[in-house]
Amino acid sequence: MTQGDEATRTARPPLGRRAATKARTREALLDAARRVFAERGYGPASVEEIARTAGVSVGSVYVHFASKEALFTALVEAQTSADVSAMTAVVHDDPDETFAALDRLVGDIADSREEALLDAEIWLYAVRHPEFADRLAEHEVRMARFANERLSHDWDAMDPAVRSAVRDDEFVIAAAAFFHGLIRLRRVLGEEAVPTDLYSRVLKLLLRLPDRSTE
Amino acid sequence: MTQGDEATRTARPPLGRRAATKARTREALLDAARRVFAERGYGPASVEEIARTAGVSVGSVYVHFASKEALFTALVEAQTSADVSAMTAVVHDDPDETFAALDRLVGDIADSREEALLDAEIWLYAVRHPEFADRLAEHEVRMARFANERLSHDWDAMDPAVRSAVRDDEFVIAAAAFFHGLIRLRRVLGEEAVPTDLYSRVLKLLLRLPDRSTE
DNA sequence: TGTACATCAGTGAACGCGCGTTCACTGATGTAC
DNA sequence: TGTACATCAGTGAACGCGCGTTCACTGATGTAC
Repeated sequence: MTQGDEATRTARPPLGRRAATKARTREALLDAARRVFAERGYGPASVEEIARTAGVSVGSVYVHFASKEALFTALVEAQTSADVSAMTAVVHDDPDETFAALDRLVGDIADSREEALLDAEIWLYAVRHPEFADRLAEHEVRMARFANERLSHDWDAMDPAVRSAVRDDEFVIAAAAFFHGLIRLRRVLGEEAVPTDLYSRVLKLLLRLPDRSTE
Repeated sequence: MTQGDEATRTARPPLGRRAATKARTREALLDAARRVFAERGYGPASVEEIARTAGVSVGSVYVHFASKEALFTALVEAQTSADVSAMTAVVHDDPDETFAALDRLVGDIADSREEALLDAEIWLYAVRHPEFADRLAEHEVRMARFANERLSHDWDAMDPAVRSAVRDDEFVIAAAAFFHGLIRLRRVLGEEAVPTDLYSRVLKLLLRLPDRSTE
């Protein structure tokens, strides 16, 4: 509608009204699926509720996705690429800024019901569907490798006591595990008991880096 | 049957055959519920499958539990008291033995589909049912407090660099988070990528304790 | 010990209900001339 | 630009199915005398 009808009178239309509204509906469905799958869980989530939330009819869901399961896996696809974006956005030149951004990420995910629930729902689905687990594993490995590349710069200069206890790739695993675990605990115990900056404080302590965040 | 019928002819029977078989059926149902809820998830798990797995009829489930939900919460009750037992069994006088036992616990839970899945399922249920979340929070706090009591002995003698970065109760939270996170990652990435002794190695590194486990 | 009655754990068919999926249909958009 | 036809995103009633729960019933166990 507002996408400049006049300017597109040349050649073939940039998308066509039909394709554009179709794409919009697809996004609305994925958005609704994110909310409903998170709130209800994969099994109890109903296609009818997803359609209603998206403002379309049930039949429309099946125009875009072959089945409820295909909708879920498409959502996971979208979610994992959003994870990658969030990850790359965290990295700064200044390590202190990176740590602060990581703390914020812990808080953002833990404090968003939707994100935290969907995270767990995806993990459960993967463990229950081995063919799907490989895709999640690949994603985790890709994230870990990305973090590892950022780390390797400084790893050689790291305190020998640290390097003799854990390898750099093991450190990345540990950091990822701590990340997920903190989110999990924060949702149960609350904001006061599990402060988000505990993440960077523990990592810095582990790496024997000075904590300059409170100065 | 083999519980000594002759010996119990005095006074009132120690349980009575009826009460004894009833208790046995209840246990069988909880056991079946553990398996089915873990494998399917709370929503998709069917009462019919739980009854079949336990070797009884559907109607029998409702003799013991008011509803599917009541069966689930009774299972969680049983599971959390099992957690407490596992926790207390981990503690040894020798810290190295305690660390080794913790590593084994990480491996046991992560490598048992049932335990790992049920763990996540309980967390999800708690986040989705706030009135239930309080009970899980209490349980986590109790576990943390127990760990904290064990730790406080040595905390005063801890490296000042450690004590200035995290309080003892925060350390317990971090250790618990790392525990849950490692289990989660190990199920996705596999045994080789996430060795169980990474848990104790990181904790020792964090506490600046010497690693004597490989000597 | 033996008999008559009471209790109650366990049964399974039946119920009402909500689910995922299908499909004949509609009408706005796209295309050909 | 205008008209006739084709396409296809979106609709919603209808389907078959499996679910949680109920309830009249059974028979072994418990109790009273």
